[in-house]
Amino acid sequence: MTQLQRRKIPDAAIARLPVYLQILNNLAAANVLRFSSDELAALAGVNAAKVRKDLSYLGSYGTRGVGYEVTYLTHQIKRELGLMREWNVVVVGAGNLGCALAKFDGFLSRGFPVIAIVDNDPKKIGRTTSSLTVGDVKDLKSIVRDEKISIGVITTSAASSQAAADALVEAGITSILNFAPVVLSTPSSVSVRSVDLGVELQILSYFEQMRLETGGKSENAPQLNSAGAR
Amino acid sequence: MTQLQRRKIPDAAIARLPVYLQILNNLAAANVLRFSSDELAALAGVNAAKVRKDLSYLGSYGTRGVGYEVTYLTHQIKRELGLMREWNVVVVGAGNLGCALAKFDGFLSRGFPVIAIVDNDPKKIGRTTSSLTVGDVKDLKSIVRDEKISIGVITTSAASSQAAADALVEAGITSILNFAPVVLSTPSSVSVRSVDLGVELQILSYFEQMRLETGGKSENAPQLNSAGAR
DNA sequence: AGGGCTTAGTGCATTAATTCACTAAGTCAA
DNA sequence: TTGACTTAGTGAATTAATGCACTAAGCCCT
Repeated sequence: MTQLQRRKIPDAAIARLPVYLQILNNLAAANVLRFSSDELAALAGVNAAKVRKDLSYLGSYGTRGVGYEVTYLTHQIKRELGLMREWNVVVVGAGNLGCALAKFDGFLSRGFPVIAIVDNDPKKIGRTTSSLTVGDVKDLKSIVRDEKISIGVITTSAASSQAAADALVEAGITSILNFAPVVLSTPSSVSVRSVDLGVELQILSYFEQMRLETGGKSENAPQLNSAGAR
Repeated sequence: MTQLQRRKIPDAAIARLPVYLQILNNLAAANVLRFSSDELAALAGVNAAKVRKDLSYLGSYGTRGVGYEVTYLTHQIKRELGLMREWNVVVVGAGNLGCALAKFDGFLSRGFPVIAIVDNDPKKIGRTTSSLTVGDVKDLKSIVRDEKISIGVITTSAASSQAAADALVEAGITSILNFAPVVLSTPSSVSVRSVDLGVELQILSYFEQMRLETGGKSENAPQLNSAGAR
């Protein structure tokens, strides 16, 4: 393999790496030094061969007969995912969800500090929520530039979400996490991941319905989301 | 095909049906009566053949040369997903995210009213948030029974999430939406979907990193999450 | 030093998902 | 009524993902 080019990791594997990483953090906290693919597989709820294959995309970082080192592999996964640094985040939409996410510990603790929050509603602009003052979406461009923001999170209403996306793109953002139940249209150079909480419940509804109809005999497919961004 | 048995719809297709449904709602709101697979494909950002195949799993509800009827197909998708009725929801964990979700319009409007919210922290129990009083997680069983709750949403800390899941299962819940960054262990008869917001950002981070390394030349795979629940 | 044991890495078969490209079935205009 | 046109439905090819089962390496005990 030519050295320079980055390995092409399958989307499905990319989506699992953060899960492995989370588990490695827990192992480290429990002072575990080493683990085998079997152990990680059990903790992640997947097949051991899949763990080995996923990790092999990073390189050959295990030791046969022994396993993988927690700290070393943690480092490698973080490197691959681009987590050796922090990525600043701006939240667009200062409603319930937006404010909750701005305070949300799970962003900061994983290296994604929410640096700014903006809205287009004059009634919300200027309010303060957890040490952040709601800015004007019109100022997005300068905020993104001045605060070196890399990722935009859209928590507006469905109706405003496309405008929010347009504003983010215009401001130079190339990674968007969208919570509005809308398929955004953006240039192909921008990565978009959409989390539609309604969709999640509707999928559960399908299986619940199934269970009622079949009297609970239905088997459950494994839950796995693929990576990839549009 | 024997009539009684429910069609087996691929996970990937199940995950797309709610997206189509959302778009159909928008079309209906715009007084559109009919649409072709090409049109829906464009709106959903997918391939037209995929749309036709996905819809064909529901039955043969289109008309060749014409397309599909918005209201009729809406009905069929809702029937298939089990959305002809409401499913009551309980939120476990009355922190920022839990309270925001309890108020969140996107749940109620899609047929998933949040009927109760519980916590294990005495300081939070008894507080009121948007017409709901925080209950005690110890009372989960009776709450689930009395309020006919079908779905549990976990918004606790990572540390408490497994206990929350156990409590939900113990209370008879068979569908769980988990926001804690933990791989829950539950009986196989329970459907679990996990939404880890940190993971979503970490996936974006990967592509952002990639873009930096390759000078923006990287192509983007389409974002698609499969259904399925564990 | 050697043999048995453990476990990573991987080629290959299998399964799932996607997409192509064709066929069937309808509309509409003349 | 016929022929041109549109579009759903689907068999089959392709691509992606998974998981088995084997091989290669390293450790440890005697």
